[in-house]
Amino acid sequence: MSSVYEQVYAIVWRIPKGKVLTYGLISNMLNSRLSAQGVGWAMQALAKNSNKPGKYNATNVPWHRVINSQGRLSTHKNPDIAPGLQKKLLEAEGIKFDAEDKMNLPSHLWKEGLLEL
DNA sequence: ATGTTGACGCATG
DNA sequence: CCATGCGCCAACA
Repeated sequence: MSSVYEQVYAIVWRIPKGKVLTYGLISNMLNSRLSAQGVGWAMQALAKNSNKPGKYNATNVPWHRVINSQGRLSTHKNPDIAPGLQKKLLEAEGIKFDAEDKMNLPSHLWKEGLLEL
């Protein structure tokens, strides 16, 4: 574990099923070594690595459990990810969305993880 | 090296 | 609710 990206993946890796974290929170957990936007970039890089061999890729890291601070999804800007995929994956874990693709953040936030780190 | 862009966040209007 | 502006930092041309 050397690069900040790997630290991001290591955190995302630990998010339990049905729980989520936000970009800004992860950024804070890294002690400002990477901005919230940087976390977003790490996720984007993850999607690209899904084909390449490597320790972390879209297959073994639950990237869909990372959302923005408003409880909304933001993957629609990334062409590498099918529209609605993230929402679908999260709903499969029991997370509900309203008509605006928004979820109740506090009730699904991975608080235990925040305490540990 | 430099300017632009963006899976972001927060404050303001 | 939407639009800007500023801070942030990695990727890209």
